[in-house]
Amino acid sequence: MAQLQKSIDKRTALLKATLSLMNNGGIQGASMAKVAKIANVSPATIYLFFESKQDLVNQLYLDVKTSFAQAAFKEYDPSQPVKVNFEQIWFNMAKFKLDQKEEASFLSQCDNTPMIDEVTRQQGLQHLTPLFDLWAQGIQQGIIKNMSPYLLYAFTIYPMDFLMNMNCKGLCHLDEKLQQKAFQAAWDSIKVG
Amino acid sequence: MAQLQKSIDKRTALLKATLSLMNNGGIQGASMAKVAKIANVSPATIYLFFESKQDLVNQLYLDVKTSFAQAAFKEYDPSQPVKVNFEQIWFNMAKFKLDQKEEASFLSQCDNTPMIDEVTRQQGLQHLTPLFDLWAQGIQQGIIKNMSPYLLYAFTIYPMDFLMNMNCKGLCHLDEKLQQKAFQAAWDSIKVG
DNA sequence: GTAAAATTTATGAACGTTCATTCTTTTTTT
DNA sequence: AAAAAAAGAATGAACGTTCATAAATTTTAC
Repeated sequence: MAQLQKSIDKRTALLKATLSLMNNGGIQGASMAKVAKIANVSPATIYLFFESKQDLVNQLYLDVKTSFAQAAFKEYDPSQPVKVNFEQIWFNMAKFKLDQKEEASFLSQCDNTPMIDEVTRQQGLQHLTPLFDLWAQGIQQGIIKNMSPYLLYAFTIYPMDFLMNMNCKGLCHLDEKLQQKAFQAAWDSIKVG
Repeated sequence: MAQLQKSIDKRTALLKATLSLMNNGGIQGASMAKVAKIANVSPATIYLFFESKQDLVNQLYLDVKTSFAQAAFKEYDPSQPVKVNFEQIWFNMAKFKLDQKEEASFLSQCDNTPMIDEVTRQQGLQHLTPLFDLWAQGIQQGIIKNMSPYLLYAFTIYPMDFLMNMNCKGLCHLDEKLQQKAFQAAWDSIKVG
């Protein structure tokens, strides 16, 4: 039992090391040797948990995406009106991206480069289906413009990645007030009327 | 004179090779050996034009960003109203991203990863100052919400990168009609009233 | 105008490193 | 003592870069 826990801890340490290294120097900055050293493990040990570097990165992507989705849909209450739910999810996502900067910036790095398998990327996307369902509901109720989820995502969620990146670089301070303005912009872009 | 042209051609071929390789496999996919082979040149020759791989990528970034800016501000007429100009610029950018897919996807890759020097990135950003000026004008006239350029960019320009990526993957067909919808969303997110 | 010399331009091979991965051995656990 | 887990050293391949030379071009000399 303690053995299992030690395994889990090692896997976690490896993922965390990869995350940190990739944020600083991209995928080329995360060599297996460095990952192993930071996780206090031999390079060979990585291969007890991951079958290749690609597999390591893919699994990290899925893990992070999963925890992002969990954060996004926290306190999500389907009985509430569409806009309330959307606002809840939007601010949940914003909070995640601000609190877990490394995770968020890793995801945005992955989503714009050909370093994740297309299959894995699709798997990650599926965690967001509740949001897509919510949008469909909003469209049906005539509250949200009749647009493809791609457009809705592009104009409400994706902009957060840019703001988060600017925030990380110290170019744009994402305080409460700015978040409110940003949400207003997001909502205005897709609301009807 | 013909010698100078040959030099320019070689430089161009090297940049083009790098662009193509990086789009397929990221920066790790663009090894100097492969770049040289595709440009029909010896690896050593690259170093007659670029002092390092980093320099090669930086110069490519600046070159592409420059031609993007040129496309963006084509037929830009400062005597026209703010919204007309903004619409012109927006569709110019959309056209560039659709016509020059490799260039566009390279830029979006660079803007989300730590592979370009921060200095170089700032240089690239400066090409967009006419747009920032236009926004300032719009805010002054009470047409555009009083927001930082970062927010305005995040909700009007940045979403295009996402749509372009989806379009490239065949997941979202960016025809005339969808472009119109997208522009409407962009404008709605920042317009006053 | 032409041939030799000088200079520029480009090369392919080779450099030392570092890479992802594997293999053999040692340590730890059962 | 047997089995499982982890280690470190070693693998060949690939990396970015350099270097001594070869090809191509320009300059010089007649």
